[in-house]
Amino acid sequence: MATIHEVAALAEVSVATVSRALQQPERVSDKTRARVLAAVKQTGYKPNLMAVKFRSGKSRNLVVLVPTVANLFFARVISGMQQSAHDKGYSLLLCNTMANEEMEQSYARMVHTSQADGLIQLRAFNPFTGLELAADQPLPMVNACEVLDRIRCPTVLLDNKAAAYAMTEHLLGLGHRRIAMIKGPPRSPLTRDRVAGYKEALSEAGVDFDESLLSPGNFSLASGQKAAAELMALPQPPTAIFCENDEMAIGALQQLKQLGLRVPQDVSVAGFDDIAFAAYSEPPLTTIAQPAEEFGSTSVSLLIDLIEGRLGKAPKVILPFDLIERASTGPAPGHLT
Amino acid sequence: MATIHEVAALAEVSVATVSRALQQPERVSDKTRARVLAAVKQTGYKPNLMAVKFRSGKSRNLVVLVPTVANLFFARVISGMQQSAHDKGYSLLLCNTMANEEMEQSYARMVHTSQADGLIQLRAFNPFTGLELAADQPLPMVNACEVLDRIRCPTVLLDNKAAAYAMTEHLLGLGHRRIAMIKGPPRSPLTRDRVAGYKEALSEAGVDFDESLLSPGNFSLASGQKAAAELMALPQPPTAIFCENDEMAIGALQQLKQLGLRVPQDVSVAGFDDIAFAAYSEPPLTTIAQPAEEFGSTSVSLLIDLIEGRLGKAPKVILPFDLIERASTGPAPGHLT
DNA sequence: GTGAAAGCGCTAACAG
DNA sequence: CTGTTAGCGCTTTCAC
Repeated sequence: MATIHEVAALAEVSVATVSRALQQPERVSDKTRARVLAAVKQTGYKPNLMAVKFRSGKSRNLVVLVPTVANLFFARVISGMQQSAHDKGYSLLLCNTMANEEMEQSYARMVHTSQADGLIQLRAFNPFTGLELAADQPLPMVNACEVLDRIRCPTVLLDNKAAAYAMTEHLLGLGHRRIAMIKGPPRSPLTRDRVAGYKEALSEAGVDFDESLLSPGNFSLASGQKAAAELMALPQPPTAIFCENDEMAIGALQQLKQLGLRVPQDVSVAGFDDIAFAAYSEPPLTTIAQPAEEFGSTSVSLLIDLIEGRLGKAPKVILPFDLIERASTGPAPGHLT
Repeated sequence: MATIHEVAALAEVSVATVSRALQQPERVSDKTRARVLAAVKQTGYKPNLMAVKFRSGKSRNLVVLVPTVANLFFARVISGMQQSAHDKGYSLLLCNTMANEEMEQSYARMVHTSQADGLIQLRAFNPFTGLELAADQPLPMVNACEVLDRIRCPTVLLDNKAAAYAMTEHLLGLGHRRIAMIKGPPRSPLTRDRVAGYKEALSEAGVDFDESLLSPGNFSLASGQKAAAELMALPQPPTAIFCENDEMAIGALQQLKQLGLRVPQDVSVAGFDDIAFAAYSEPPLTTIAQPAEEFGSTSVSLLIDLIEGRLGKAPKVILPFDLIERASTGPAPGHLT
């Protein structure tokens, strides 16, 4: 691999001139520049960006901590990140954490060892926990999608409470009174906010909240199926099931089919995220659409602004949602519309 | 950020000793090591890995070119890569290429600018095309999943021909004679191999090949739906549809439902990949399971072996498939089993 | 407009 | 066992 020295030797100039000819062409005479460029071409010189990064102290790498890439919502988020990062000259170091804290911490360490300039965390956990550091200065981190509550770092999130409120209201409007919710993991702020929106809508409609209609899930198809089975085995089963993501809703749909129940005639089902499969389930799923790619691009933008010192105090960006009505929700049994 | 010099000063030793105490502890006296470690702790010293990488000439980064992360099969492949790379001390630089050649070339350049040691390409395109280089020496690249034909680099693939043959045979065994295939993009070696397996099975069963039963798709849900509509509009529609991935199969299922056709009583449908949704479609999908994570881990292993010079001539690893029978395929109409 | 030289943080000879 | 020194490839003063 040719170095700048070989180019300099061939062009009969100093290495400084080669560097300048490449970085600030206007600061070099036309003639010299031409000679340098010719030498670059002849030697096939490619600057060693590792050396550049080392010297500049900027890696232009961003670590991305994603709970699981095998989730279509996150996949879209990553897609948005990648696009935005590439446009801005940054690369993404991807870590599929499987919600493993050690793994997250291991990757967070890359920021402290100068391998990355910052980090985006898509989960409600501070990966810098335990890595003793200057607690005074802001961490080069952006939290998105599923966010930590009390951390002073830029955040990109949905108004989950409002979204859950909207969906619950939609179901109430169809005459449903026993509305179950298949939740995400306990202690997740995301779940907490959505449950809050659900309860608020219920309460405003004068419907009593029933703890037994709150079923735990883990965002997988299987967990949705299992939760649906348990809900329908209740003495007073729900007439509508609101799931915290589309995967669980699709799992629930299959369970209902197995139980011989029709959707939406017997039970309505709603999801969250609007993944591609939501429009292709049987029946197509009513869900909350999230601007997934925008989550990605916004968090990358914020992180780069933060790194490059263009950010004042940690902003909190709220992205819009959209309730998509499809065929999986309908009037409650016996309800006249 | 503390440097090795500050640690050396505090411990009252040379920087070389600090480096040794950290890298080869046995080559330093217990007493000195203890002093160094104490100084490391006190200063909060973290080695600048950018400097290390620069000096060693090894980035320990691998570029991954994936056509789209928003595809559950690829997501699983990436997951396998990540795990394997992390275990071996490498990081993944992810690029969601959207099959954009310029994007792929732009990332491939990272290998030549010392930002990455090698590259894994999941598509049948050589990203080093056009980047003039020492054509004699092997490229630090591994090709997996959808692979290039005549390139002398390590390859990980499925025996696509055999898999398609197996599925076609399965359908033939159920009495189907008009078996359609929803393909991937034209000119894809992957599609070519699968079509070959399909044709061979047909031919061995004495069934004439009908060009009109070969419908083009692009691996998306929508393309499967569209292709199914076209196939069923044929003068002699198929009684079975074999799709090149599960997404297209699920799209086809929806179209058949809309046409009022029952699966599998009227039409059988088969997929490929065995993504999580395949078991949750209505009806659950018969498909070919691929060891996706293994594709990822194997390609990372091969690439690292190649980079570290442990690989002889470019191996070709064939991974096994498994035909999963579910409810979407059944006896051809009028066929006695 | 160009060159000489210093230095980013680290490791690896080579001495001692 | 430890210190001195050189240098990885590049950019950036500071002179000229």
